[in-house]
Amino acid sequence: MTLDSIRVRFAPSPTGYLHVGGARTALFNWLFARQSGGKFLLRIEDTDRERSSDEHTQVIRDGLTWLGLDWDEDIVFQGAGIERHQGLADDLLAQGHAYEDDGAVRFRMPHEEIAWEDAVGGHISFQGSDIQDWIILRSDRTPTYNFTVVADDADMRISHVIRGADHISNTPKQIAVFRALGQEPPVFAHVPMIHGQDGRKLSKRHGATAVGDYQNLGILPQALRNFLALLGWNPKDEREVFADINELIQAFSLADVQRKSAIFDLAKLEWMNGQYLSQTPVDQLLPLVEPEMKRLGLDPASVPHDKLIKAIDINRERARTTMDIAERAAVRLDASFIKQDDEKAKNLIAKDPDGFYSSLEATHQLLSGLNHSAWEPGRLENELRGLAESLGLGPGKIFQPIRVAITGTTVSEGIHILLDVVGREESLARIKSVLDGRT
RNA sequence: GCCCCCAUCGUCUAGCGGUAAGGACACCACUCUUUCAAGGUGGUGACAGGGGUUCGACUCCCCUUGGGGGCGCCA
Repeated sequence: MTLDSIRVRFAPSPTGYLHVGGARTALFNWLFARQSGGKFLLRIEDTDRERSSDEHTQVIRDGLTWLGLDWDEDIVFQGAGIERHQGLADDLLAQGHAYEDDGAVRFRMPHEEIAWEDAVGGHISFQGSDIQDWIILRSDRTPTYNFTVVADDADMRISHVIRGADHISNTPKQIAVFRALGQEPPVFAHVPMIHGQDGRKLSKRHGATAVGDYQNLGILPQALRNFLALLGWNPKDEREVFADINELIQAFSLADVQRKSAIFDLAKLEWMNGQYLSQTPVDQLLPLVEPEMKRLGLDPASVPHDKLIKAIDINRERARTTMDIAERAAVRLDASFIKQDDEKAKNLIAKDPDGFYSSLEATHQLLSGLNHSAWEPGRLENELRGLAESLGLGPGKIFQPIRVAITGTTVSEGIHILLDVVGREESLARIKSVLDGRT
């Protein structure tokens, strides 16, 4: 087979969302095609009219596009081939490969061994006699899935069928049809399934299972793509983060795809997303964070642009999702986004209320004495250090109350940076408000 | 019930007859620091069980157990 005759396809049914398992299957197909210089085709399995719709198809296209998986040639809609499918079924009927049964057309399974060399799973073998004759044309003349798949894969000259392992037991049926049709079956590659934390097939009850869910969570497409590639495949060296997609394309190999199903680990995805986040410059992050801020209820256009940029940049390295960044930025830009229920913050106060408030009081006095020109990170740091020293306190005793007063949490960037980002008036107002609110 | 696939740390994995069983996430400790996070360093942690084959098995074979998938006029 010449390289340019390599043709693979991703064939989802348009059920309303793009499952991450499907997305990974698409990714493996795409990587294989791009690496070999072959074609990656998209076919929509829309034969089940009641469950299909144009919007559902659009969701799949959007998901693939978001992930950067571009397809070649026109999208094939399976439903469009119904007459050809019927004709093929009639041929099989005429040749004795199928027979009529209650008005439907049933395929006659040959009673012989049906085996293939799976590009992932190795040698796999079934006995045809273990598989019942099955319907290829319903009594209303509509073709069934396992039959249309073969007809379309043959028609599209698919060379490699890369799909989920849940199709393994369909494969002997499909091989038998290829043979009855006088066609050479393609190479099959069955990639393992993705499971949820409970070890079961990843489904809606596991929470986020659609590509769009992760998009909403604030995951970057490059990160999801990288994570998915590593679920069931590895490059045989210690590489984990592939900053350049071409590196991934070159490294990919079907032979190195795992045969064991994998459990989807959200923590690792978030870690990987954090890796990408800290590598992404602010100007590229801005268009992703802005919509998240709007969803939180803060209009990014209502705050000074340089302040917005600073608030995002400061939190880029610490955050794991763009949602994280949006939340942290919002807190720095608008006091109404400060959360009042942070356990660690409440504990800090409760542990030593007098120390907390007196330190904050001293801080307020000091800071309100600084004018605008003095309000810059270096100066702030010096002043606050000096204060701690003169009070005979560890610096943490001074800084942590400020952090809590300004962000509502015990976690943030360096305190002088934080004060600078939030600004003089706002910082003082937040500290004052905490002092006034003492109960 | 029948058929098929699978089995290394909690999770993702490397290993392809002789290794102190390696890496990553998570976790813990230490460090850095101004707190937290991030970063850095280190640590806890695995070959499901039983038979073979072999001088020698995580690696090969068989059985058991466990897990998954499939057995529709669904896709």
